[in-house]
Amino acid sequence: MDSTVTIKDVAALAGVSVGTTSRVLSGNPSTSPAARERVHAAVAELGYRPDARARSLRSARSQTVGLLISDVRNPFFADVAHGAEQAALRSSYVTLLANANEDPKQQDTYLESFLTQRVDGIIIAPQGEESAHLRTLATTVPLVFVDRTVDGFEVPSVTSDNALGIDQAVAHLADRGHTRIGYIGGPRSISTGRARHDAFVRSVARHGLDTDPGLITSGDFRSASGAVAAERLLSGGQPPTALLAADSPMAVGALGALRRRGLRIGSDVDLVAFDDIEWFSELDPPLTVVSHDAQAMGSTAMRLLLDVIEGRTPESVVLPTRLVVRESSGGARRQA
Amino acid sequence: MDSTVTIKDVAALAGVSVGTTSRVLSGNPSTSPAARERVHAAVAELGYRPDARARSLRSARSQTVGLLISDVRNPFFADVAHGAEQAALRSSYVTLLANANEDPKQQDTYLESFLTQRVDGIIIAPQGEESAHLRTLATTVPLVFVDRTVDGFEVPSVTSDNALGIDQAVAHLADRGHTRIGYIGGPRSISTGRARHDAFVRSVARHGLDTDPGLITSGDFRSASGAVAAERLLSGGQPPTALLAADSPMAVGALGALRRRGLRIGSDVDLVAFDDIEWFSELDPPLTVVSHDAQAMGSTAMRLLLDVIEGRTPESVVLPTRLVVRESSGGARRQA
DNA sequence: CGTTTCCATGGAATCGTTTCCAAGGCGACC
DNA sequence: GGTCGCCTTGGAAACGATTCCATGGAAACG
Repeated sequence: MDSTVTIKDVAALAGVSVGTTSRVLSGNPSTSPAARERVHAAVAELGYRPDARARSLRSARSQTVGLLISDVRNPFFADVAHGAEQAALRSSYVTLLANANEDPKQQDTYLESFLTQRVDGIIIAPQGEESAHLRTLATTVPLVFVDRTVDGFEVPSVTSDNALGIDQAVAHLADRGHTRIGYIGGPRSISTGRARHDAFVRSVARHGLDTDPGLITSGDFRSASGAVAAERLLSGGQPPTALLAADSPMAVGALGALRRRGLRIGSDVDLVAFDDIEWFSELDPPLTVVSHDAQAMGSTAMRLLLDVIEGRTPESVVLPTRLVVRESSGGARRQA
Repeated sequence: MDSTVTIKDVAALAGVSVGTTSRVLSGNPSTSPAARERVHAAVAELGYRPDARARSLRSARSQTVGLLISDVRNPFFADVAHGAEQAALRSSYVTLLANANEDPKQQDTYLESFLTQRVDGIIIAPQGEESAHLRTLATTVPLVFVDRTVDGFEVPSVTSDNALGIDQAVAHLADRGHTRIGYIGGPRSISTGRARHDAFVRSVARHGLDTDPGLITSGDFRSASGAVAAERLLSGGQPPTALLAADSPMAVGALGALRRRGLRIGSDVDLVAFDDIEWFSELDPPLTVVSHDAQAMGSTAMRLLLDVIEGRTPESVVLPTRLVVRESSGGARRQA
């Protein structure tokens, strides 16, 4: 019932034309105080709510942005989404949140849907390598990458300083006397997977640690793959004395694998994760992490996107990382 | 560039009228094979994408539903959202996800925004008590409650069997010989907070356990409040030997509090949580939980909503819970 | 007092679709 | 062979807003 009230009904009740009503509602200065008053009274009485579809159809602005993330259930991306959404709200934009579910096909489905909804812009944490779809997208609508990038795109992005973060973790483990660090990386098809891997290789060499390629494994950024990778690293002839996981779900997987082997974390084996998650400090032992501010990443991405929408050409942003040492690499080491 | 292609351009290129083009695209059977072929060719050549706003403006169907949850960063709700979204996708609806952030004011902001977007329906995990806003909402647009309900609303809902779940947990702890169980509940302003509290009181009495009101505390469904509540329970003169938390973030908070007190979980004190979270089994010790299927809750809610949208009047659904015993209440108890 | 300027207003066009209506063409049936 | 009916089509109205354009009246200026 309520929702069938249109601007015509408001105009009729207020005794003015539709044009005048629209001007009053959009804050156009060419309106008399009398008209303003009567229109506002009519709006209140009828419970009128403008139709965003009609409005944006005519005005070519939908006040809507799309946010496409890899996996809502990954706490890191949930935080990113939260930050982006709050920033959008402050600029009175509505966020359409879509969940690619780490599946390039769903990613395309949602991008398609964003486009038919005529969003004013899109923030995306891209899946996999460059797709033709993404390519046409970039020329069609304002676009910003968040957390991940795709090579060859002139698109503003917000990322973490992966090289710094990995180096902080490696330096810390080297300080604790480790020479053989096992690395659990992400897929090479994702930019963060590549960046962190390359940083690890460089950092290990720089600190003069063991560069044995057998110390490097990779998973798919999900929990189960972390367990498999940890298992493989530890069952080698000369197992590492510390593990560095490239994201938090894989770190959790590795944690389980270590425990199942009966190893004590923080003394038998050190464990460090990239990504901080609220409850990591409640684990037993609390996990040492490379922390980066997911929420800030989201809000920054939204700021860049709004800049692009308004015609500016913002610079990409690289956010700093910070090492937070906890007990998983903070206790006394038990020497073999 | 791409996005300025309209149905007129397609019609012109295909050499047919706009009406015919529209009929072909919407699968109207009154079209000749020749017309179909030419229209589809033109669509492909121009990269045409229909404008969802114009379409829904005319057809009064937006193929869009709103999903308003309490907190995206709570893994339980992230799973609910995931389930709902996937179900919507299967019926080719788009989900607008909004995050009330456990704040009734933001809830209203988003509801307002859903309404101006003319969504076809809304799924909501309501905050706080009945608001006038919610009341008018229910008469305006198809509505479904998920996880939580509000008294006095004739609205279909999907909830967990809170009474069953709490009873499973209490029975399990009673079996293990506990007589004093500390309860960490949620706010009374939220239906799940009330239902679980009442179930706890009844269940404790039924099993002949200690009904000391000092054993009952409550938080706000967030982590920090769980720690505070656990602290208070344990610092009493006659502390409980087991703790039951009404949701997972509070359980995590309680876990931290127990550990800071130097208590061993599963032997000194048992801990059980309502809500299962993937990584609960990776904690040390793995947490005993009352498990309910958040994803099913989301997809069921979406099914109910689509039913309502299509004019049916579906029954509310109560999903079963299941006790999963792990080491936090599975080992040998250390008798005081 | 006449003319110009400005402000508020109403009416109409417009955005990109869907859908209704009228009509043309063609086969089929009597 | 004529009429009926079906199938397909084009044209136009409609959805609910914004915005352009023209107009009327009041204020200001000479």
